[in-house]
Amino acid sequence: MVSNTTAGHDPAELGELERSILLIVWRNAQITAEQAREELGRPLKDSTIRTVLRRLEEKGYLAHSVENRTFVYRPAQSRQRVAGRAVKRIVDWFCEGSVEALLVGLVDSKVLDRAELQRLADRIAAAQQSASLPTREATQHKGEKP
Amino acid sequence: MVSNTTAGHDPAELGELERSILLIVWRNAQITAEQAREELGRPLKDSTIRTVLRRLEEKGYLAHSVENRTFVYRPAQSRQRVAGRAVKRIVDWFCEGSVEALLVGLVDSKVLDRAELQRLADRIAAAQQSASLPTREATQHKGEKP
DNA sequence: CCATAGTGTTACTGACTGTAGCACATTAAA
DNA sequence: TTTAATGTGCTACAGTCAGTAACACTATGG
Repeated sequence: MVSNTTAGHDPAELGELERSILLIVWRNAQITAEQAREELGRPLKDSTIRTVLRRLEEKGYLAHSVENRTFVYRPAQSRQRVAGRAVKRIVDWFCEGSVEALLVGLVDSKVLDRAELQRLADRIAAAQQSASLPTREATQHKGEKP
Repeated sequence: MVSNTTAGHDPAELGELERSILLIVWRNAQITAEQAREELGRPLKDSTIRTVLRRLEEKGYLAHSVENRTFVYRPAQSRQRVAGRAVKRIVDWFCEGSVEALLVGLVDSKVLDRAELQRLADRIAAAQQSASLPTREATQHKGEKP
C-alpha cells in the first residue's frame, strides 16, 4: 500500500519566512534572534523571529547554544545537504529516481543551458579524477543569467 | 497585506494525494476520474478524485477535454518540466542559483554516488555531442551565452 | 529594587489539502 | 416518457501548518 504521510516532513517543507531566516543563519554561520531580525529587514516583532527560529530548530535545521543568557543559533545541516535532500525527494517523486531524467528536465525547461551542462560535465569529470569532490572552494559559478 | 503565502504556488507545492494522482496521469498519458480512482487503489470516493483532478488543473498541471460527456485529463506539463522547475526553486533558494553547488550537495548527502555521477557525466557529454536533447538548436557549442 | 533583555508559552488567523456530500444534467434502458 | 446510471459542478468541513504576535516570567546590571 501506498505508504503515504511522506514520513512526517523531511526537508523543503518550509515556509517563506522560515526559509529566509534559515538562509540568514547559513549566511552568518551563527546569529541571535535580534541579529536575524535586523538582517531580515522586515517589520516583524522579535517574538515572531524567535518562534520561527525555534520551529526551525524543532525541524532539525538549526541548533542553538546559550551564550550569556542569549540563544545563539547555528545551522544543524549544511545548505547543500538540505538542498540535496530536497532535490532527492523531487527526483524520487517526479523522475522516478533518475537524476539523469532530472537533468534532462532541467535543460528542457531552460533552467540549465547547454553551456552550463558542459561545464557541469567537465567539473564532474574532474571531480572523478581527483577522487575528491571540491566541497566549496572551486564551486565558483559563471556569470549570471537574465 | 503582504499576501505572499508561499508566492502563489509555483510547482512542487503539492499534497500527497495530488502528487499521486498527478503521477498516475503522467503514467497513463490520459485518464478519467474513474480510471484514476481505480489505479490509485485507495478507498476514496470518486468525488474526492475529481476534486483533486480539478485542483491540479487549476494549478496548471493538468488539462482536460470532454470526450463523450466524460472529462479526460492529460498532463499540461511534462514530468520533467515540473521537476525541473521544482529543482530550480530549490537551487535558487538553497544553492544561490548554482546547479553545480547542488550536485556537490547531492554527492555530499549521499543522494548521488560517484558511479552515478560518472554515468551522468557520460550521458551529458553524449547529449552534447549528439544533440540528443532536443531544445531547438541542435549543434550548439559551449562558451556561448544567450 | 527596578528597568532591561531575553526566554517560554500560548494563540489566533488564513491557506491549503484530504475527503466527501449533494444537487443537476444528460443519456441509455425499460 | 419515466427511470436508472453516470458524470459534472458546487459547497463544505476538519486537520495541519506557517505567519504573526502578545504576555508573563526571569536573571542581570545599575
